[in-house]
Amino acid sequence: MERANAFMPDGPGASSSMSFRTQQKKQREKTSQSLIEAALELSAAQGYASLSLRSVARKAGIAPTSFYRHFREIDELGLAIVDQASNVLKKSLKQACEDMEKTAQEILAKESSLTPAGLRKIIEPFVQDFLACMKENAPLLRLFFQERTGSAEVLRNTIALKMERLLKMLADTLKQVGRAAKTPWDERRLLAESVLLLVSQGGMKLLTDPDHETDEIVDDVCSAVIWLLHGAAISAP
Amino acid sequence: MERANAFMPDGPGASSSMSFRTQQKKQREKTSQSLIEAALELSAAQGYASLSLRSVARKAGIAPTSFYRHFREIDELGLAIVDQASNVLKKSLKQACEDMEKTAQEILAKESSLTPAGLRKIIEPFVQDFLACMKENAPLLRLFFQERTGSAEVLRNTIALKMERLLKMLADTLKQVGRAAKTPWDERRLLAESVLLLVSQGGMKLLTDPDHETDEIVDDVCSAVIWLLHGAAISAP
DNA sequence: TGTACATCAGTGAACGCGCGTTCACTGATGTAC
DNA sequence: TGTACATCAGTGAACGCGCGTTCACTGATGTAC
Repeated sequence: MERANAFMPDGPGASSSMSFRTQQKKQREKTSQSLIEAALELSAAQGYASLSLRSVARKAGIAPTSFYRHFREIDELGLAIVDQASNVLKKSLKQACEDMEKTAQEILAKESSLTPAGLRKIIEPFVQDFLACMKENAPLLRLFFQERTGSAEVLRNTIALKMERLLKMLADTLKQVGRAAKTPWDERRLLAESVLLLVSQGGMKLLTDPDHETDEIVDDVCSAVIWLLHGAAISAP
Repeated sequence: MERANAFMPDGPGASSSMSFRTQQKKQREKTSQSLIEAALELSAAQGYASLSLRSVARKAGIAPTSFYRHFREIDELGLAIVDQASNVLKKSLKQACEDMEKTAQEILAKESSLTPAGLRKIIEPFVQDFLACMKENAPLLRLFFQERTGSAEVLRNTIALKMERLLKMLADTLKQVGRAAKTPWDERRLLAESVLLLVSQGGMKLLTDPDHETDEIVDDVCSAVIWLLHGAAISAP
């Protein structure tokens, strides 16, 4: 391992176009990110709980002691990962929700209510997008959903908080889909929670089991979510 | 820590009523079980992944080297725990399934089909029994459901296998509940998987979050499961 | 009856290793005077 | 212009610790001759 020289400009002119402090800040961020990526690689293989400061630093190519320039301890790195994961999820879910609302309005303009077939037109893209997002960000989201019930309390709490925000977004969208509009808030929330549980579980199966076809999982999750939404719509008071 | 003397009879006459080999076997099993219990205590607090052979042996009151008289390595102990967990689950689920089938037949003798209210009469005891079982065997079942997607591959595979057996049982019962009888096997299986996911997630919430009321969780899980079954029954071909 | 050997759960000493953390250091740069 | 000091990401040596594993051992009992 050659000694890192963080302050050599990347190319000619780099140092002249940026103040040293700016360059230094950028380098710091770059190293932080490489620590995060190292942690993700390792936790994908051995699990978050068996991460060690030294193994992460080693994989990131810095000295163990340098770790402290970026994070106070391993769990602070964990929190940074959870943060990134929730941002990715939030962005993806927001887009999916907007799409769902648009499709729902289009269908409801033509028909008076949503048939299961109509529901499928709304739900299938949602499930596909969600699973695609999980596949694209596999280690990130695997950690997020895995540690939701993991042993590190700090992570658990933060993940619960982030999930709550996502849940609210999804619940607001479900208001517009099917007859859920009539249901009280608590019920919409529960519905959103169940939906999120089903799709995230499908995603985890996708990331963990290599012998399952993606299309198969999409179909299964779609079916289950549609059953749920349909059943809830009909049971509404 | 006093030195263990495993071969002293527990009380007067114990040695005379049992052959030495039998006594030795019993003692061996007792120590194995105390290793299991130690592992459960520790993993409830710090998670399975951070168990160590030495910490488990220490908690069980034996020398680290004695661990090898019972298990080849930590994961073999993990497998023993998974085995116990799946036995407990199987027993509880079997009873719950029988109860559900009985109730379903009683209702169907009076009415031609299952209303949501009828479904609730069937499902609520099931959910209550399942959650009660999780509460009674908290560390055991928490480990089981947690490590279902954990980082130890051996455990993951074994848990998946055990779950498959439970799933089949539940799927066979769902055949008798609602119109699921008409649905093909794959769909019944998916339904069972979703139901199990919902109740086990409810159970995990019960064991992890101390600020949730049991009744509240029972209600929520019941609602979600009923939506799902109702929706599936109606969507059946 | 004794004697030699087998079985088997449990033991303590010892090993080498990776861990988290501390410490005083480097060296490139900025800044105040 | 020089000089003294500040900032800050990264460093290597060193620490004490818990870990998994090996080894030869114990001591109660069974068994074959």
